[in-house]
Amino acid sequence: MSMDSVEVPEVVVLRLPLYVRALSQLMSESIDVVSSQQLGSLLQMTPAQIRKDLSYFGRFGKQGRGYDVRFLLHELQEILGLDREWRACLVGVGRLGRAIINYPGFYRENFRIVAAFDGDRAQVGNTIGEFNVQPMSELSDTVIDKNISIGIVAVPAQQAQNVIDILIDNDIKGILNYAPVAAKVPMNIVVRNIDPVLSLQSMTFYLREFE
Amino acid sequence: MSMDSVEVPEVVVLRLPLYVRALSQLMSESIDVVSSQQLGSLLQMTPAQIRKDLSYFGRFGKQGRGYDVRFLLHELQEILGLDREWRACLVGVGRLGRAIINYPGFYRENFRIVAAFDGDRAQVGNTIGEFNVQPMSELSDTVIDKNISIGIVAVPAQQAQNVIDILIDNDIKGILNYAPVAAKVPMNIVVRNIDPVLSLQSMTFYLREFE
DNA sequence: ATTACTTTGTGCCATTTGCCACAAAGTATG
DNA sequence: CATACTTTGTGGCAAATGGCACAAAGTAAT
Repeated sequence: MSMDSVEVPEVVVLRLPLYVRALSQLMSESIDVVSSQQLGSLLQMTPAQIRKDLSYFGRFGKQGRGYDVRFLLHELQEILGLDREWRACLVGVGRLGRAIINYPGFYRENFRIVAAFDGDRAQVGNTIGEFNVQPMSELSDTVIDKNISIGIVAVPAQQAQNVIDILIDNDIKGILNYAPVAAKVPMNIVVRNIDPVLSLQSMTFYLREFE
Repeated sequence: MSMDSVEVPEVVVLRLPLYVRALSQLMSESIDVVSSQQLGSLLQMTPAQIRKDLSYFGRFGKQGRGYDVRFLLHELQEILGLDREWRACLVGVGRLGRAIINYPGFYRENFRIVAAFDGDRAQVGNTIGEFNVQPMSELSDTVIDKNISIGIVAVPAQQAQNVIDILIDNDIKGILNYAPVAAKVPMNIVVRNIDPVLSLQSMTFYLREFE
């Protein structure tokens, strides 16, 4: 049975980047072979889960030995589409937006923010980092010109859905949403929410009992 | 069978803040009754899931009518421990740390950052926002003095585990981790990771096919 | 070569999670 | 008050997820 025929569960896809990160770490330490056991103890998960996850995509290991770090890393990067550059635009250049632009972590992992927009006329024209803040009216053309496929939303909650709709109208397929709203999007759009407040609010459920 | 005797699944706890947010939204719109149906369409989930989730904690609704918004909101806030103030300290006042301090979203939801630390001597003594950056050596005393229960980690990956260990040694029970590492912590510590790069890296798996 | 390890890939079962569907209980209307 | 709706709370099934445990295949050591 070909592996491609089985639908890969989303939970598995969500874990792959963890493996990529751990393998990068190992490579930087000049370790060239790793077992699912070792990887599991690094990532705090069972070896069986790692092997099962990987088995959705192929057979990458060697019995009695483990996985070749460089090889597995390359394979996973290819599977995830990380073997190329991804271009994103930022919408919203308030405090949060500026922090995102200046965050070097995206660039390091081949995600490029190549344009910044804001619906607020007062922001338009300002220079942030290396580029000018553009008005929303220019989004359409810029997305095409600069081949942008990801939109990063950093506007207040109230404007978020509207911005998301505009992004989708302009063929953006992935949205990294920093706004505290449950985005409504068609099924073929991928949304990832970044919401530290929600994280804290679920954390306190477990902290209550200590106090 | 009493409801308290059943262990509440973590997935359920993770969804409660979504309900809190939606209910707050409804309250601000002066809507005082809502059905699981309506709530579900707001949050893009099935009404049955919402009812099942709530049923872990009690019976809050009225048949034929729905839920009293103000009442359910209060109940959920109490369940999550959101009916009080939570104090947190920040470790790491680099670019990311400063953005976190200046982010008004925490304050708005009753999470107070009341101290900032940094392991880098050059940062110590600097003023950021309203307070001074303290050296790590003062963490122990400050956590007690200011009754801090949450640690926010915004240091580079390499130092993260060390910082987390120190926080735990000082009786911190919850960690909001912005560092790109899989934190190793004892079972009774609650960790929430904020990692936009991981989010993007799992997103691209689904974007590949479009290009 | 033989024996003792190590480790993968996966069949299979246990557990978790999601949700259908329905009785019970309320509301609305004539 | 009767009839037609609406909606909750939940039993119970279906689907998804996790991980045990083992055959197969490799390594290491004598």
